[in-house]
Amino acid sequence: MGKAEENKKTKQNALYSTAFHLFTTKGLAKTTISDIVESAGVAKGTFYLYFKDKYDIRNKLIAHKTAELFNRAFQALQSQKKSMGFEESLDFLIDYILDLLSHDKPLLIFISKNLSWGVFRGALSEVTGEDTASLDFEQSYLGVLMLSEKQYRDPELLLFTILELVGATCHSCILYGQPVSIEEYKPVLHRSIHGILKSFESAE
Amino acid sequence: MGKAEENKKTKQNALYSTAFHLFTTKGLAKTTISDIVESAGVAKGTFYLYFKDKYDIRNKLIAHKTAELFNRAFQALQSQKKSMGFEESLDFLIDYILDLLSHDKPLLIFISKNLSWGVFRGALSEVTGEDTASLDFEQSYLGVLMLSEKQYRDPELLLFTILELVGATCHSCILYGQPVSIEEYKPVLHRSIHGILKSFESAE
Amino acid sequence: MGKAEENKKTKQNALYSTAFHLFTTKGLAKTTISDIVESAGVAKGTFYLYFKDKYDIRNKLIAHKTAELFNRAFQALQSQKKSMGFEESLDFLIDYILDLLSHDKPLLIFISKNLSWGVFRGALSEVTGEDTASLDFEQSYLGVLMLSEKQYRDPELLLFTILELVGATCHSCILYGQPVSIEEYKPVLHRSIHGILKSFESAE
Amino acid sequence: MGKAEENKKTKQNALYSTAFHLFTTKGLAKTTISDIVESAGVAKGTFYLYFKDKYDIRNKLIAHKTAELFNRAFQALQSQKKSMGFEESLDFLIDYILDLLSHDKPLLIFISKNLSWGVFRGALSEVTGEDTASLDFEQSYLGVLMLSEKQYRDPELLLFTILELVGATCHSCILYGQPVSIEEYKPVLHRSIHGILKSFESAE
DNA sequence: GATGAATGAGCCTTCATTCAT
DNA sequence: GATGAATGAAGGCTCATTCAT
Repeated sequence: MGKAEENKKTKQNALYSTAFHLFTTKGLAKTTISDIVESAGVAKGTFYLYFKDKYDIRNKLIAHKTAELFNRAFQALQSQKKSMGFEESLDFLIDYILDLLSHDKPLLIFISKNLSWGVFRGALSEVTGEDTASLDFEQSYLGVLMLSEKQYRDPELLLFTILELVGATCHSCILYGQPVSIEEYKPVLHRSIHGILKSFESAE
Repeated sequence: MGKAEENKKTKQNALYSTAFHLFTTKGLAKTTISDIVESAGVAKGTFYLYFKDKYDIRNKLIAHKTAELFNRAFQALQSQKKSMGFEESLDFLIDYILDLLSHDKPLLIFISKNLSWGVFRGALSEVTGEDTASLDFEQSYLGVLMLSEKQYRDPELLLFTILELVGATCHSCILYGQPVSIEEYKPVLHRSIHGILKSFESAE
Repeated sequence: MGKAEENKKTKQNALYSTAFHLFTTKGLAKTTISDIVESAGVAKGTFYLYFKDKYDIRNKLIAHKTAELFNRAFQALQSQKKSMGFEESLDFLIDYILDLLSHDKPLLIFISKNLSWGVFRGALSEVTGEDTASLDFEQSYLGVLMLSEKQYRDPELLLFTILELVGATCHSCILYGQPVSIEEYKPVLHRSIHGILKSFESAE
Repeated sequence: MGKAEENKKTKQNALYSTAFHLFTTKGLAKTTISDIVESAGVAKGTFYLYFKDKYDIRNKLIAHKTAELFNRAFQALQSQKKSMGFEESLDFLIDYILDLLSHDKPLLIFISKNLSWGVFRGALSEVTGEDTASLDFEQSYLGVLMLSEKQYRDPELLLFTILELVGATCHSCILYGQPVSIEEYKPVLHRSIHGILKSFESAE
């Protein structure tokens, strides 16, 4: 990589990280492009060299951050020594993600405000497309699912139901401690998820 | 009510309804106060007679619309002829609300984008405070809960868990039909909720 | 007229006259809206209360200034004591306009850079429409034409030919003194026009 | 010419032709240097190797295009078999140029928006200076003039008067069809010019 | 209370120009 | 000579807010 090329990446990364910081601190609406470039230490015009507008850089950040989060969780699962069954693996993943998010509230705010099932799928595949080394989330999920001795109907709806429940409740508990803290809520959440799993079990 | 008093209410209501229409049509960020007053047919200064700014009128609208929604559901439940048990009542309420929302997507967008457990509680109590005729949601919920023969732990967490699940999933299914339509998802949702309920049952 | 109404007209006129001054001094391209409002002593937003952009105010100025110029010439003609025939009237009008323009080069630049037969007709009718007291140029021209004992073919093309010739040549002579001064060129121009008139005479 | 030299000329010509295309398509004001270099397929910095700015390349284009137009007309006149008198030659030249321009409206717009007697003389001499092969317009004109049996006063003013009339009227007729099409106007124009010629005839 | 003209801070965006490679 | 990333001044425009009427 030439010197110019390197410098280019540096500026881009500076924009990414300051934009993320500002979005999570002041919020998207109150963050201006002037803010971003000033913090990043580049000229205003430079921003427009790489991004169309504020929303463009936000979308690219969402895709990146979300994929990163899930990949870290799966990698942690795989590096576990002891072998776990399906429900145990699921609990592990959820706890792992909840822990990461509860220690990184800005990330939680940023992701959850902008995440829906649609962009979630889009985000992951987009990033996967760009970065071939990235983990295939779909495959990982199905891999974990097959650990189970039980059969489940509609695996996609099961995933959807769990993800939305986890996303919505943890948002409230972590950020606002409402109605209880995430630590208090965790056991309730796990029990709830097991209840949901049971409702998805198909008669053998 | 004097004529002046009446005129005052008229202007205020015009502002409320046009603001709601514009927020749900163009979005909060792209709606300006100029837009609102122009559509409402009042002068710019008049807006500031009743509201502090754009966010003030939005918050008041959320409170109003949310309370209205739940009250309509409970009233519908009460006007049911046949007597229903707890789980049946819950299913009824959820279906009723989902039906209302799936026929009023703007309302769904508006409410769900701005709703959290915190503002939900706040919203209801605030409106209750202003409008004494409004139904006490907490009481209604506990009333329904007592219909059950079973005992449940942590009734508040149970409500929270169910509300968040319903809110998050219906948002995705109704608005984007992702991953399936709301009609396809409904039975799954009910089964999931029953699974959750089971996980909250306390041994007697 | 209320105080507010009066103030409003004052601001608008300040914008018109400073815009005209700047357009004729620095040129349209190099005049910014900031320049205009600064010179006019009003806030930037005020400009946008009355005009869409730079080109809007320019178009309105052209219409106004052009109509004014022709009306002044015709009024001068009408206030002449001695009765004049057609060719004499035409010479009078042309000399009158040329004199006005040669003493007001900014106006000449402004009008001639932006004038074409199309906008000329449009400009006049537009202004006439707004200001019913304004003189009807078409009628005036035909009135003058009828003074003549001779018959002319295609009166509109005759007018067009003369106007374009006068416009183009006086532009060059007055502004650049090229190839000769307007005073030197005037007799040549009149002779040329009489030559053109002859070419339009219809038999009998 | 060396390979480097050739490459240099290639780039310059690419800049010329894309600039002309863009100026005539989008207009001078809306054409940016970025547009030009992008279409020309050269780097931004390269532009500044050959031209000072946008106006520099425009001026050079005007000179080039105008000289080319007149030279083509005179060459066409010279290659005519039959010998023509002065007025006939003049009619031929005018018709030839009008035909070229009415089939190349972009060129007409470009030239007429930027042409005046001053730059006309300048343009021709400048190009003549650079390109010794170019025809001497002044000589050509006088050559044609001498064909005439009649004597004319002020040959330069005669040329000026005719050129301005033709330029101004054809601009309106060709581009806007106002007040009539160029085909309808042509006979009127020729008659007018003959009228002008008559007014320039000097008593023998 | 109601009005709406006026404000002006501050945003987004463009683009001519430079200069290290 | 050629490049094109980086610059940052400068322009266009919006819009929440005020205040004299």
